Amino acid sequence: MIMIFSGLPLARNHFQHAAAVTEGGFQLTDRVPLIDKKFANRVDWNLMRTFVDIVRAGGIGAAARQLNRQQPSISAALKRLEDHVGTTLLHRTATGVEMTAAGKAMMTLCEDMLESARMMPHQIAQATKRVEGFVRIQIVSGLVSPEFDEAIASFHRRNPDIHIEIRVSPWRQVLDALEQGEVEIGVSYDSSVRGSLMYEPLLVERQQLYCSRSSPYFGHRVSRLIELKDERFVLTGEDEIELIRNLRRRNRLGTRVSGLAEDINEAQRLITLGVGIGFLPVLAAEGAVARGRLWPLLHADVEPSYDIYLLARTDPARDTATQLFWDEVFRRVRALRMA
Amino acid sequence: MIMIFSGLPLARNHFQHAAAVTEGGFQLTDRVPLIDKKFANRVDWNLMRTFVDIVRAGGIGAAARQLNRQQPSISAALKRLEDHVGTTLLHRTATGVEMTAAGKAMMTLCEDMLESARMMPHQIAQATKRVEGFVRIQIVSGLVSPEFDEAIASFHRRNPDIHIEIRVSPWRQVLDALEQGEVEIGVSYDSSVRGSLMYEPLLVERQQLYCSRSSPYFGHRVSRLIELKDERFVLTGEDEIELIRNLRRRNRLGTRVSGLAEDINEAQRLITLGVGIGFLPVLAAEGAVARGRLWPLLHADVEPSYDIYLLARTDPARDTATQLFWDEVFRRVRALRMA
DNA sequence: CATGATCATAGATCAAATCGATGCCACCCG
DNA sequence: CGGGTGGCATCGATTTGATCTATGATCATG
Repeated sequence: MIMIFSGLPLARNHFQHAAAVTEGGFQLTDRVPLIDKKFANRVDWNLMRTFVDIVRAGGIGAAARQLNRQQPSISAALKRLEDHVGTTLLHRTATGVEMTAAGKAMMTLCEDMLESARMMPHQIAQATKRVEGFVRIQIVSGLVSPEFDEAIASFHRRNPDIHIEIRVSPWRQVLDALEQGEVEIGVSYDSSVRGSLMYEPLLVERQQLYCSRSSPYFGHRVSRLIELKDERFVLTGEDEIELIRNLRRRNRLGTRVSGLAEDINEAQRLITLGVGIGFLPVLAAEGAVARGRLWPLLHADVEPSYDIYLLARTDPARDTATQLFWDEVFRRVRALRMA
Repeated sequence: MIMIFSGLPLARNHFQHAAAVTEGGFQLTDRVPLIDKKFANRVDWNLMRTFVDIVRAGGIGAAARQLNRQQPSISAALKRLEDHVGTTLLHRTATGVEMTAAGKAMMTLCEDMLESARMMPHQIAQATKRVEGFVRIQIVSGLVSPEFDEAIASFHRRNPDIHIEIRVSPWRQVLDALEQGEVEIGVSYDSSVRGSLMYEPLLVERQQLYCSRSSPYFGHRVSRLIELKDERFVLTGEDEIELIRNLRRRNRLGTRVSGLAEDINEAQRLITLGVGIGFLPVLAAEGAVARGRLWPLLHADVEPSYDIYLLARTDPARDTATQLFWDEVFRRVRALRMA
């Protein structure tokens, strides 16, 4: 056991009960935290990075291979960390390691540290010189997100030399373009979760079934969708998400297709012009509804809703421009979600 | 430059050169960063702790003394860090060091890391065992803060074995008790800034001048305070803050003192009973106003307002109970301020 | 029961941070 | 102005301590 007295130990007598957890030390526990005051000043911070690597790799040996070290090296590192902390962080099993409760707590803090470390080159680049580069963004059409717009504006203000390119496409193509490296950032719906992509929920989009002013339904709510099965429909083709497709199928809507447009704005135009009824995102149609050119047929509480994500490749080595952009949007979205 | 392509235009060639540019990505170089992919994986994270120490100490030599190392050691460490980053972080002057723009960016990130590291022992204690201990809190009277209340409730839920003690006193005594180690946490106004304490703005308190139902002013607004100079006054003695005192003096209020109570609640009782008029925090008086027992004499936009702070000693080695409590309140206040 | 994982331990090795001495520069003051 | 002072950088020697190799223990799996 190692005891370190620094400063004025006795003066704090009164507080000894207040530090009960750490004080437990002197009775011979099996393992004793080396220190607790000034913990952060004495530990080797690199151990925390290693800790994350171990957990992410799922085992000590696995981590060793990824890091091009030998297994005992990592094993020893973990032990050093645990000695400093005074607790077992990972249970060693025959199949790898699993986190203890303490390990989980440690993990989130270590991940915070990693995130800070990862941001350094980018933040410094931003602080030092004007960052140049490209950010290519591919989004689904009809997207309405003031936060995202503001993020772009603010990002451009701070980094006027970064080219921003926005493409619009059906949602599947957004995902494909991302995976194939054609763009760095995506904003889209996704029906599943692709391992190669990072998903950050951006907003919840809702859709509504709209008809034009010329429709006999204008001004009326429809309670049973199936009533509309013989109506002419405007579809969004590839851009239609499963949720809507299933809803349509269940109610036999859209058997008579009178219009088709991949782009939500064009679909909206067709619906407004009375070509047929069709689904649109609520926020996208808002303006037209307010001007009395579209009418929502469903009750608000049955509007199908789904998540729209901010997307990027999981590629840990993103270029600075992309990283800064992601961070800009991320910060705003997170701050918003707090409220 | 911002480019927007609508629809699904242009094929590969456009993006090919875009890719080329991005490859070049991080080339903003008077000095070449050793690596920037995987920056976080290659740097010695301890350098970041050292960096904070240097900045906080105000110089390389100063930091060396604090850390019980030799000056060249620290100097070399800083150089290593700057080499990895690829930029000068600190300008060496004859009087110490000063941060460059990049250094400032680095500093905030490094401080984040330090904060995470500091939290580790406490978070782990919380995760592992039930934390025992004491948190003694001293606050000013008449404080209304749902966030603070919720923080206490939630804190107690998570740490049922920590004793919580709350004392009430005039604001000066809150500060004194803190500095003398009689309590760990304070909530109070302060007219200056004491170096030994940490200040986290908790809320903005406003005060109003109230009269009772029996006052001839009840139901009327007073536009010129001096009209009231002959009114009987209820004072809060030591607990009165400078702002209010000056306001009173300027308008010769309170020359006829008919009541005195250090505690806001008691002062409010006296005012309500018609002993005199007097200043009270708006939120504290809210209930009595709603029940028609008090009447605010001032227009809302001239209500004097001031900050109430969450306070603790700057002591870096707080015990776990205190640290967790501080963190609980801190998180809530910060989250709230985001919105 | 053997095989192939996993992780732990021990002693040797080697890299790198630290040290101590020295030199340079800017500033201050007599 | 010129010597002192306090700041930091540079250099080679030293020592610390993390990593490596080799080996052993334990546990899943076929």
